[in-house]
Amino acid sequence: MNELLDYFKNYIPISAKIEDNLKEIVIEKKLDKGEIILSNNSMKKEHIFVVNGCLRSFYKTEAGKEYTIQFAIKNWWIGDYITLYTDEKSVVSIESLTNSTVLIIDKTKVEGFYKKYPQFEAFQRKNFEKRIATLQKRILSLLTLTALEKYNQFIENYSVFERIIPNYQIASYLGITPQSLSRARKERIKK
Amino acid sequence: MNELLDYFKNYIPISAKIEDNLKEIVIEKKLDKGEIILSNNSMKKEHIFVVNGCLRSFYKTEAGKEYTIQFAIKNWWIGDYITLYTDEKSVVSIESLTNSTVLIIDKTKVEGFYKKYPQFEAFQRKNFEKRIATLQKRILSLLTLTALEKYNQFIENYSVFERIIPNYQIASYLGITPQSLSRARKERIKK
DNA sequence: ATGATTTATTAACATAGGTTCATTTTTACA
DNA sequence: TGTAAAAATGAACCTATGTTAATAAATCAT
Repeated sequence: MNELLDYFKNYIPISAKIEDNLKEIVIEKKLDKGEIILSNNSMKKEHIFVVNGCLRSFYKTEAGKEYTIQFAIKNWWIGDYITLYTDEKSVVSIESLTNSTVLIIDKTKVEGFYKKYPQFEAFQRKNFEKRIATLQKRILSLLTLTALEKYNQFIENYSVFERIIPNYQIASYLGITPQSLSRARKERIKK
Repeated sequence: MNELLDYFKNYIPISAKIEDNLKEIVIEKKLDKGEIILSNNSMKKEHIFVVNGCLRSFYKTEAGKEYTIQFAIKNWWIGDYITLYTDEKSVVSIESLTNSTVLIIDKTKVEGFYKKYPQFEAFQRKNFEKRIATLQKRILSLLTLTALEKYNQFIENYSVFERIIPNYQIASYLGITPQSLSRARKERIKK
């Protein structure tokens, strides 16, 4: 819980009242490695803040192929943004890649919070701007880059993840097979 | 200009004062078919509202290949969300696909507007939520779908565009070649 | 430490979609 | 309305990445 407060305090003043209010709407949860915290077909609308550990959101096709949408570590948010922000039911699952601790806040509670503390609207609007830019960049990468280029870019942008996340999961984020990632890694080493 | 007011009035009350203020910060511009309104390498940060006509934002590789990021018609917004929301310089251009009329608002003016009229923060926050869901869906499509599936989905989601936009531009949005789109279209007809 | 399980690599082959180039169809405009 | 330009299609060939299967390396649990 204090991790979330510290996180907010980096960006926005948190009064004692806000603090209390936050404590009322946040639920802490410990997750085991491999535990699914949100499964597809649910209508659960919640924001997840990572206190420690590492999680991923992913989409699984009928055929069983998995595509990672996002990874999240300490101080990151993760969620199913399609369920959260549309009326469509979830196609996404979220699992914990390690033992981890997360804070969960229900969407309606967050909305109440915006109403009560308008400064959070501005804060969130700015967050969303960054997220939109990030998503836009990923779309461009998916459109334009080869497997090798995608991997190089991933390493450059997300070096934090390189040691934590197994390569086959990175491959599933880049939209390539582990074998193809292996080829890319071999190419890289050459230089 | 009235188009923008009408657009806002669908979502949010617009007082005479807001109306006047909006008029001060908005610039109307007529564009010829083919005209570039924003070119890459610029640092111009502006939001574009389409009054009529059709525009597209796109990325052009060194090799000259073009990838369409977004199309926009009447009552849609378009912009370079990477330049707008990061400190990075633009890699994106925006061109008018038809003769068109647009309204341009500078980013700093928009930010002033949020400050002055906090109800726009909430409005924009909700817009951004929808945009995030849309971008997320596109990422999933790019990751998981074949050329044919992408085209089918495009037709389903954006039938408005089907008649307005030439196929080779649709291909550049889907990340495939016109030839490949042609193959997909042939497949479709079979059924 | 050691065997079991998971992850990564390698190789051989298959294929969707790219490339090149030619042809047809559509659109624009004089 | 006819002609030039732009867009769409088609065919032949090529290549990056997928697929399958085997092996090697790393990690985990007892």
